[in-house]
Amino acid sequence: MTRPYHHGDLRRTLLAAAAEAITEHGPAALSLRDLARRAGVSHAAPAHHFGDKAGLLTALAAEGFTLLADELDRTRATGGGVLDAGVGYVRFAVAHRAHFAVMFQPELLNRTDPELAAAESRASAALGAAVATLRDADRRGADARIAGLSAWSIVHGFATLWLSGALPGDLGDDPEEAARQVIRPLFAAR
Amino acid sequence: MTRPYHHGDLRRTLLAAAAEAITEHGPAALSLRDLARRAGVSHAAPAHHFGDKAGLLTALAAEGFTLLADELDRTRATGGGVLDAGVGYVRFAVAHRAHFAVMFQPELLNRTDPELAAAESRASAALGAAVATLRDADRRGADARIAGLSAWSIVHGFATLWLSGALPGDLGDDPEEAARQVIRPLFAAR
DNA sequence: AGCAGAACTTGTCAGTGGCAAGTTAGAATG
DNA sequence: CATTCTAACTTGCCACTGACAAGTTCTGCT
Repeated sequence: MTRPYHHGDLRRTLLAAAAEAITEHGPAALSLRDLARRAGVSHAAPAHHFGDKAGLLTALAAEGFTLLADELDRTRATGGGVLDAGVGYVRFAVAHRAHFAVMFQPELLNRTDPELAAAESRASAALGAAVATLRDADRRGADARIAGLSAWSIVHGFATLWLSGALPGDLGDDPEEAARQVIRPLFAAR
Repeated sequence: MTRPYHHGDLRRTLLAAAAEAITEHGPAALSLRDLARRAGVSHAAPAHHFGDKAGLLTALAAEGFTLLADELDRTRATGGGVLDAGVGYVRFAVAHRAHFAVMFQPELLNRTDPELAAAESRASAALGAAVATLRDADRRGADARIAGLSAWSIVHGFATLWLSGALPGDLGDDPEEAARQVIRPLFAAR
């Protein structure tokens, strides 16, 4: 018995294969035909599920925003503060670097996709909730909106730099621990 | 008289065209053949100057690091502090978004290129000098190395998010002003 | 003057994304 | 159970791309 005509779970399989390929060689090197080969289907099969390459990457990005929201909700559910949320952001980026690599590159995505927009706003809400924690803990009158953007920036920047390998090697090889140290100065009252 | 056989300034022309194309459509959509057409040369001409696509992007990244170092040196020369250096970082990213888009994507580059390494370390030194300013102003015992990474992270994160269009629209349309507000909390003694 | 090498061209190949048209399987409906 | 409808997939094709090989034209140096 060879492969059945219907794969049965092609969409998920392709997304997983894409994540793996991107993790190894970056989004630019991604080939739909290569994914199809890995999944054992014809070269045109991916188009059926995703329309085109941007469609596949958009689905991956949406999945990424959902995973990020999950991560942030989880740290909040376990009573973590902003600092923990920040570390969670970095943990997500490192654990799902393929998703992360695609989420903030609008040129690669279908910006109008409703699923992407939904996932994005879910993640945004989770981020907002984490920032609300900050506002409670530190009432010294700083604009909450700005404070949230500061937190997002430092965490996003650290994750990006870590993944790009630009950070100095003496930081060690534990991204979460390093992130905690680098992020802390933003929140520590001095 | 038609075009001379020798273009005369092809290398620079190609880099400029590449920057323009990337600014408009991102690095993924870049085509060497399209650049060649825009420059009025044959499709194989770019390979002569850059070897391959990664070579061209590497040259662009190196140019970017040099421009960044210039920018940072400039703010330092005019007596700016860390905050100004941070704003300068953002100014560079926005003014040269194509360079910036390529500089931190190792998969697209020849990591072994000596010119790239040289430009990178020049920028790194300029960044270090800016951070040294911070250490003088704020001697409350924070690890200088960590403080530098915090500053780099927040600035890099802001620039990345701004360029990706992920930041909320109510921040206004002046990236430097917005950056100053978002970065300030890291440095302001509270 | 002549020559070495740099700058560029022409030709070609395998690989890619996207489209159109066909085929198969499975699910719903009678 | 037979029919039909549609989603899931295939085959075939085209224009385009990056890379390489081999040839041509120009420039600078001796």
